[in-house]
Amino acid sequence: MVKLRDLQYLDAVARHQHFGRAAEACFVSQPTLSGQIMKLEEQIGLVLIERHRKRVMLTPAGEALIGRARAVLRAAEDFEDSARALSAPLSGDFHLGLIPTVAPYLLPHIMGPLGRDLPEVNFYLHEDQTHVLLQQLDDGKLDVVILSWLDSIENVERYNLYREPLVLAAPNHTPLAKLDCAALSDLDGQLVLTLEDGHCLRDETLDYCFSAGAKEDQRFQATSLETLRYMVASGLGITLMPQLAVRPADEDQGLHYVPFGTPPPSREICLLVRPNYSRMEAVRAMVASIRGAMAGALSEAEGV
Amino acid sequence: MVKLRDLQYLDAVARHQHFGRAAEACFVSQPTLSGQIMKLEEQIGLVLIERHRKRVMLTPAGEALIGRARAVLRAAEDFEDSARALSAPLSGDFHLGLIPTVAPYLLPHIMGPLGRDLPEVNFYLHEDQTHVLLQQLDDGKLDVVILSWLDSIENVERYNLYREPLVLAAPNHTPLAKLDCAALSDLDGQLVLTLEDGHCLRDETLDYCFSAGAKEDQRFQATSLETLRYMVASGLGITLMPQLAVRPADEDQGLHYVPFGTPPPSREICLLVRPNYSRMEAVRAMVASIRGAMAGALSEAEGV
DNA sequence: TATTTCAATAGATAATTCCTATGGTATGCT
DNA sequence: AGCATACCATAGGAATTATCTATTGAAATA
Repeated sequence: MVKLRDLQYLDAVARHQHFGRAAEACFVSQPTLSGQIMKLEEQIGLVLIERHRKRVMLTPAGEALIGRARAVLRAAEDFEDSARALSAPLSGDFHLGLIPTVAPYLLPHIMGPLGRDLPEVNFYLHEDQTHVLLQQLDDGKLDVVILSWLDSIENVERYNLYREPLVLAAPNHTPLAKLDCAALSDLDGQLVLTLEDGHCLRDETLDYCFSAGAKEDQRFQATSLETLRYMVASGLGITLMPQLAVRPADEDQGLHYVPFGTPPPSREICLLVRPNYSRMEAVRAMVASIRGAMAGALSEAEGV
Repeated sequence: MVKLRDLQYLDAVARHQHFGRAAEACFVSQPTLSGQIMKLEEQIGLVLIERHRKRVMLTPAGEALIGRARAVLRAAEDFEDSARALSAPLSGDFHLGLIPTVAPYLLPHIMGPLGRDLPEVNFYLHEDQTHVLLQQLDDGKLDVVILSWLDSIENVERYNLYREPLVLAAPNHTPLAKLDCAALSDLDGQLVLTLEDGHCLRDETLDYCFSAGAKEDQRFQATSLETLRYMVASGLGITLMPQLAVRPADEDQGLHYVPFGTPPPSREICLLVRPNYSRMEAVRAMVASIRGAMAGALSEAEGV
């Protein structure tokens, strides 16, 4: 039977397209890796790697097998993760992915409680857009993802963390900024500024505003909520802000936030893991910790 | 990282609940297996096996991990199968499962062509009921399953082989046996004999006959189509026979077969494999071979 | 108490993996 | 051309690991 070691070597060569660097990545010498790869090729009776001077690459047979080789490695890691989770459920490394419109506003609230409730866990934070995070979750590069729920997401286990209202952000001098409480009809005819394509908040914002008869200003698209704030403050148009991103201090910068009447537009922020993920005990602890932290944080924010 | 060898040993111990027999099954000595298991336990920091005098069994941690260990082994086998399939697509061992109401009537038609079209393949034949076959397919014990399609089956790749009409089987002396061509209405009030519970043909037969107003004779249930034939021949009632099981010679035994008018009741015999099964080239060759064989066989049978 | 059963231990052997040093062959530069 | 470079393959020996046989030890059984 093939050895896991061999499959790791194969994976490394496929990844680096270079025997020397692959060997380095595996912490073995180049001849060792070369030899084992050759032995593997001999064992299964197939040449897996095309050796060229300038770079090595997989043969068609290699391409056909690399996915299955990685599946074996994934399964083995899964076994080891499970074992670790059993012997020390609330410890180890966690790679946590968050979308850009959540990360900077949520993390300050939860990193403290998470560090307190799961002191033996090391959190590695990754920020990217929804589709990238979901891919990485599926690939096993991420353990946990926090994002705004979309009905199109499938094949994940979902834990709702909190429902976050969206708030109207308008330039100070406009009539909208004078409202105590905004309604859908107030948006009719307004020019909406949003994030660039790929952000789920963009879609959520446009969905709501279009339904009110607002139009998008397609000349400007922000790359982050922070730049979007400046664009609104400079009087170019309005936008919707997630509750947690509301900063009362922006008032001085020419930006006013107006909550919507009930029911406000909102998004469901949730935590996702792969089905059958091996470290559910730690995940449940994370969910509990975050929910606890956010129960306080959101009601405070609403009070402002 | 854990070694596949260790996981094989663990699997063997879990399976045999006995170190000595597990070692034998792995073709190693008992101390070797004991030692490796202990090393594995030490490596992952968990006791996996409860050593009792009378029998050994898994600890809760072992129970939690054995499934993932087997998943790793399955993935590794999958890799090796794929490799074999690439180097010699149409060779190797195939474990083929068939339901009892198909196997004895289909195999005579297809074993010849299969042996001719895939001369390098060794076929191992397994006969069992649908739910057992599907479980074994999923477990990797079977490579290919041939059965009568049910809409409730999922998570498989399906290839229709042929649609097999069901034929009315009635005792010679009854008025039904005089018909050239049966209709649904002819079954009204008849007493139907069927196979015992668990056979899909039982459900298909009862579905059709009940819709015609027939009733089941629950006093007798046959364990095979052959015993069912005798029960009908002895005049206890009628039944539906798959076309391929029809034997004109039974006429002498007091059994008459009457085809139904169009559209006749029928079942779809299909071949199933796991999604992403590694040896699809051989499977496609099998499907082509069987379809070729059955195209002839069924039209002949209908002519009778 | 004697016997049986079965996993663990000890010590030796075999197999394997790995390392360093070196070789061979394209590629690229002058 | 000719030299230098990059890089994978080969060789031979060292270290690690898996495995074996023989034996021990501890519980269950008679």
